[in-house]
Amino acid sequence: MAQQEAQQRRPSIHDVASHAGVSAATVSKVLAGVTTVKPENAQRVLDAVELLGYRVDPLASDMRRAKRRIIGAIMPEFESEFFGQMVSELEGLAEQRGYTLVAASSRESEAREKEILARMHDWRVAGVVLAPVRNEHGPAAGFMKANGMTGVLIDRVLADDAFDTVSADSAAASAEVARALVGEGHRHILVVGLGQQAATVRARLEGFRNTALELAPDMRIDVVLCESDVEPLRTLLRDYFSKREAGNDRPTAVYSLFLKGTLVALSEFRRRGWHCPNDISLVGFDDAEWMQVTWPAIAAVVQPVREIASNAMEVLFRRIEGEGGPPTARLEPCKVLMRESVGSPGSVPHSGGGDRQ
Amino acid sequence: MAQQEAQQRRPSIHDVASHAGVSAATVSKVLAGVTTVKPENAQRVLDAVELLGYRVDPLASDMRRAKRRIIGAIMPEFESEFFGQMVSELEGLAEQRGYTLVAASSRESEAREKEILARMHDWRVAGVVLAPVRNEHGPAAGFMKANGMTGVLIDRVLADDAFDTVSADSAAASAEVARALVGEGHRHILVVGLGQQAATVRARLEGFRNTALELAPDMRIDVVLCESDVEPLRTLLRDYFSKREAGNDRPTAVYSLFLKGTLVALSEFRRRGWHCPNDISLVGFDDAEWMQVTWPAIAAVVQPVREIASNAMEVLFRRIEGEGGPPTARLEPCKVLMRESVGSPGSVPHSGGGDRQ
DNA sequence: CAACAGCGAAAAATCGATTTATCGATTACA
DNA sequence: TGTAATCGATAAATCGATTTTTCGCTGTTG
Repeated sequence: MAQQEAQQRRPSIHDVASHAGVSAATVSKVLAGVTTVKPENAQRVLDAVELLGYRVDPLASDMRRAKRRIIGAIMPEFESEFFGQMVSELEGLAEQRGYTLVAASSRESEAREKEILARMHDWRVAGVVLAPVRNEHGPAAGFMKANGMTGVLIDRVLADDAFDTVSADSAAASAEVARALVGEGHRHILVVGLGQQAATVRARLEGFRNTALELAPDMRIDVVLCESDVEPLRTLLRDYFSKREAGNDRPTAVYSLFLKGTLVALSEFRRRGWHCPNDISLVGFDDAEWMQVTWPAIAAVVQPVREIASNAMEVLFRRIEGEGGPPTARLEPCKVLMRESVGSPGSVPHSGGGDRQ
Repeated sequence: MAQQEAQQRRPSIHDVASHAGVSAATVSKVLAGVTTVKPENAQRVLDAVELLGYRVDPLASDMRRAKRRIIGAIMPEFESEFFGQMVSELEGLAEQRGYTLVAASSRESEAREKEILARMHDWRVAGVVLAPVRNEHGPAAGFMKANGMTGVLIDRVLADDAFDTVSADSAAASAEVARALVGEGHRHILVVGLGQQAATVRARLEGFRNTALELAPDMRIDVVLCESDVEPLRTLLRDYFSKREAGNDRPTAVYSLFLKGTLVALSEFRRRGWHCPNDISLVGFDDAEWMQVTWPAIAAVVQPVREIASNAMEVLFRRIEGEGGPPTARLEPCKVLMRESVGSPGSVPHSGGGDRQ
């Protein structure tokens, strides 16, 4: 008996108008803060709004404008801490500006990425924050350009000739990792990467290689790149270590260029009974909460999620408001956390190849 | 010079109509699949749609209906694998039905939860999937009821008198954990929980306690509940173990009722130099990818994310379509993965209290 | 042959706001 | 005093669809 109000229609601007004894246009103006309204009428409108519990319908409100107050966000996935935090940040920033964020996951598929983008275009979103599956030259960016959409690219990009980009400074972070590993005395390092994500991962690899070879010309760098998914990488790594172990020339450290690679490497170490950092050192690009809790804590490159998100939104809204000029390419500095998984090679004798299982 | 088409307005239904030489109403009918249109005209409409690349504006399309084809999703956070997967699943399911999912994070705040809900009400969403911060009796659910909103509650709920609920069967899973630990010979177990999330966590605790005591009446169960956040828990755990260690009566196993508790427990073990399962066994509620990669792999209760998501959407859409009847309360079975962090107590002598740091 | 039923499509109303054009009343100025 | 400018507010157009109503035409029937 207490829900008599539950089913009834929500009040519209006309209901407020008639309650206040003015026209709908006047109500709209009061709510928009236009000052050419007689104070007395303004007060009556405000009272009616209060009385009826009126709230503007954002959908109807957005009808008339070409760009609606909606921001689209497209991420390759939602399951990881990185993109989870990213969406969370973006949502907050959009909300602060009175915008609604619609987030969708491309599930690492470029085809889906484009479909989602088309749907966001249908919604006439004011702008899009796109974390491309591969890099800035994907079909989605082309679609955005062809349709005159406003957007900013983040994460797996370096620079684009049509859109602003914001990403972590992968090269600089990798250089710092190189300095640290060289400093510990490592001269044979395996780098694990995912080939598909071209731009960024290449920067991570080159940043590492350049600095490592500069500091230690005798450095030996092996690279295991996995083109497509993670599962093949597991096999690649297994084979890689099996071969080296026989020849007794396996690396003393592993630098993984992406989170799942770190997991796979760790898993392979465990299978072989190797412990960090005694048997091998490990550094991973991308931090995760669990890394400081494992035995040992895993050293990691921390991406500045908050900075990337806020700069992306900043530049996006400037474009939405019509700012011109050539596209910008921001690189945000990462932090490198050298945890216990990194030590000097051979500081403790290898625990011996603990076979499989 | 290739972007001449970029800036021009998108075609509306009237553009299609004039191109096809029919009225807008006819276009609408053809697109809606109404059969009372002359085949010839239908074809001309379809041709015009193709030619102009016309796509329905979902915002304008939704204007007329009371319930818009939008589903709201409110999660306590986006950063964890669980809620990340959940959002991903929900988004896919909504899309399948031609709905758009708008997701927002309440950031573990009931006040924010209600604000978001009010904003979703402003959007006239057709339905809401709400994972409440605390439980089904929060202010958000009250708001939904008072405003006649359609919704389904998930995760931290057991049953509600106004809304359908879908959640993991915490009690059954805890019972299974109890059986396993008792089976391994544990007779002194610490349960770590978060008090605030009343309903579910209580079910997890009771499910565990009942079964454990039933199977082993001499079982000793300690409980460390943390009311608010995670950080205090760290201190509580430290004090707990310090006290027991002195008296030499510390538990042989820990069962954490939520993910962050597992992390904190693990971290505390590490601080003390304890290893699982030799020094202490560990099982956590909620699985994570990293748990099968650590040394040792952490035993965990896996929540059926996919099932919860699809059942939640299923029941939500039934309500949206007007189905009546009393609210339902579904419990989806969990899977318990007993990994290496669980063993028999005292199977290997304790490695001695490795002090702090 | 007038009245009627049926069909297909156009015209008009609607959703809930914003924005532009219009209007009446008052004030200012020549 | 007559015309113009100003002010505040209302009516009407608009956004892009859907849905209801109306309408014209054809064919049937009494």
